[in-house]
Amino acid sequence: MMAESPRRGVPEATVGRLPGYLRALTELSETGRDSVSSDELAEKTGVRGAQVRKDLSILGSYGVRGVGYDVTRLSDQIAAELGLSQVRPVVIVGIGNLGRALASYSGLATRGFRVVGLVDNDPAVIGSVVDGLVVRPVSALDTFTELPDPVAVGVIATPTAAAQEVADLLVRHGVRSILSFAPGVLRVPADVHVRAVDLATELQILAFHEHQRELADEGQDAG
Amino acid sequence: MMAESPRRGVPEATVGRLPGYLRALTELSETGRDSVSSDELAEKTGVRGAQVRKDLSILGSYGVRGVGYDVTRLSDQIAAELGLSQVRPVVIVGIGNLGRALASYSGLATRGFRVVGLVDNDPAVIGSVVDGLVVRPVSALDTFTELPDPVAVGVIATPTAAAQEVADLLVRHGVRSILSFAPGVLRVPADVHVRAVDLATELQILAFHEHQRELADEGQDAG
DNA sequence: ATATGTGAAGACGTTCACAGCA
DNA sequence: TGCTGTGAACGTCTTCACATAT
Repeated sequence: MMAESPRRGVPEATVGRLPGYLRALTELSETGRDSVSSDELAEKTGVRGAQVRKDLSILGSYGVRGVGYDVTRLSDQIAAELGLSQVRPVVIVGIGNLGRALASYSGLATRGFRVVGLVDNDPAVIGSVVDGLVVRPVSALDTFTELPDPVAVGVIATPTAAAQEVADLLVRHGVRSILSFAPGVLRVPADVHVRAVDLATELQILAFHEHQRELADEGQDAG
Repeated sequence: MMAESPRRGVPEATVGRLPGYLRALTELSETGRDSVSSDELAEKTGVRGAQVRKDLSILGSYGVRGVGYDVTRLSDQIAAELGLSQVRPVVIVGIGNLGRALASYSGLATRGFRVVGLVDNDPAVIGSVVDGLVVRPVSALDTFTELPDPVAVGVIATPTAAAQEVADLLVRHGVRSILSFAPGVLRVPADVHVRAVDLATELQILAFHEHQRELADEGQDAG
C-alpha cells in the first residue's frame, strides 16, 4: 500500500529551487570546483543553508558529512530529477520581438532545451529565418508534434488576444506543458501544465513594495 | 507603538494575486458590469472563492452580502493598494529583442506604468528609435533618475554577464525596484527589491512535471 | 573540527464551514 | 435566499537545533 522509493512527491517549493541549484553547480563545475557545502550553495542561490540541505535530502542525495556535496554528482542528480537527461524540444508560437528574444536565448540550449520550431500566422514573418530556423505557419504545427520525439513544451509569445486560441491548438496537438507570456488565465484540461509569466504583474508587485516604502517614509516624516 | 490602520502587512501571497484580480476587474468594467461575486472573480483568476474573499477582506474591502463587490470601487481600491494611483516611470536597460519587446508592450501603459527611458551600451543601438523613444547611452541614466519624479523601476534585459554591473548602476542611481530577466541572483542592498524572471527556470519546472508524467506512464505500462 | 541529515517547532498560506447581513 | 466576512482547521514551507558521520 505504500511507496518503496526513497522519496515520494517532491514539494513544489523545492522543485522551484532546483533550477537555481543546478545553475550554481554548473558555474562551480566550470571553475573546476568539485565539492561544495550547503552554505555556499545557499549563498549562491539566495536561500538558507538549512533549506538547501532539506531540499537535497528530499532528493535522497548523498553529501559527505564534514566535506559537502560532490558538484558533478549532485548536478547530474538534479538534472535527472528535472527530466533533463534528455534534451527537450520546444516550439515557440508568436515570432514578434519576444518570440525572437526567446528563440535566440542561448540559455535554453545550455540548460536542457532545444528550440525545434518557430510558428507565426503573419505572412510577412512566415518564411523568414530567425536564429537558423525558418518561421512556419501555424498549420505546420504537426511537423513538430508528430515526430518520434514530439514537442514537449509550447511557448506562447503571441498578443494577448490570440493566447487562448493558441493554447487550444497546442493542446489539440498533444502538448502538455505550456509557458505563456500573455496576461490572464488560460483554460486547459487538467493534465496540461501551464506556467504564466506576466511582465505587468511583476511590475505591479514591485510597485506595491515601492508604495509601502513611500507610506513608511511619510509616516516617519510626519508621524 | 502600534499601527492603527484597519490592516497591517498584506501577506506576500495576497500581493501576488492582486494584479490578477485587477486585470479581471478591468475586463469586467470594460464589458459594462458593475458588480461581481467572489466566485466569479475566482473563476476568472484561477483561484478559489474563499481565497478571493480572504484576500479582499485583508484589504478591508467592502463587498455587499447577497450581492457581491462593486467593480469600479474594488478596482480603485486594489490599484491604490498597489501604488498605481500614480503612473510609475520605468527605465529599460538592454535594448536587444527582449528590451524591444518590453518597450513596445502595450500592457504596461494600460496597467500603471510608463516607459520613460531606454538605455544600452552598444553604439550601433544608441540613437535608434524604439517605440517613440531614443535609445540613450548608459551614461545618460541620470536623465531619468534626477527628475522630480524619479524612475521607480529598472528593468534589466541585458546579457547575463552584464546584469550585476547594471544592477549596481541602477542602485547607485537610487532605483530601489528591479525586474531582472537575467538568470542568477543579483547582489543588492537590503532595501532594494529584486524580482527575477528566468525563462530556463520556468521551462525546467515544466520539464520536471513532464518527467513525472513519464514516470507515471511507465509505471502503469510495466508496473 | 566540520558539515550533513532530520525531527520538531514555528511561520505562513489555504480551505472549510457557517454566522451575519442585505 | 444569496453572498460576504472570518474564526478555526488543515496543510505546506521554513527554520532551528542537534545527533550523526567523516
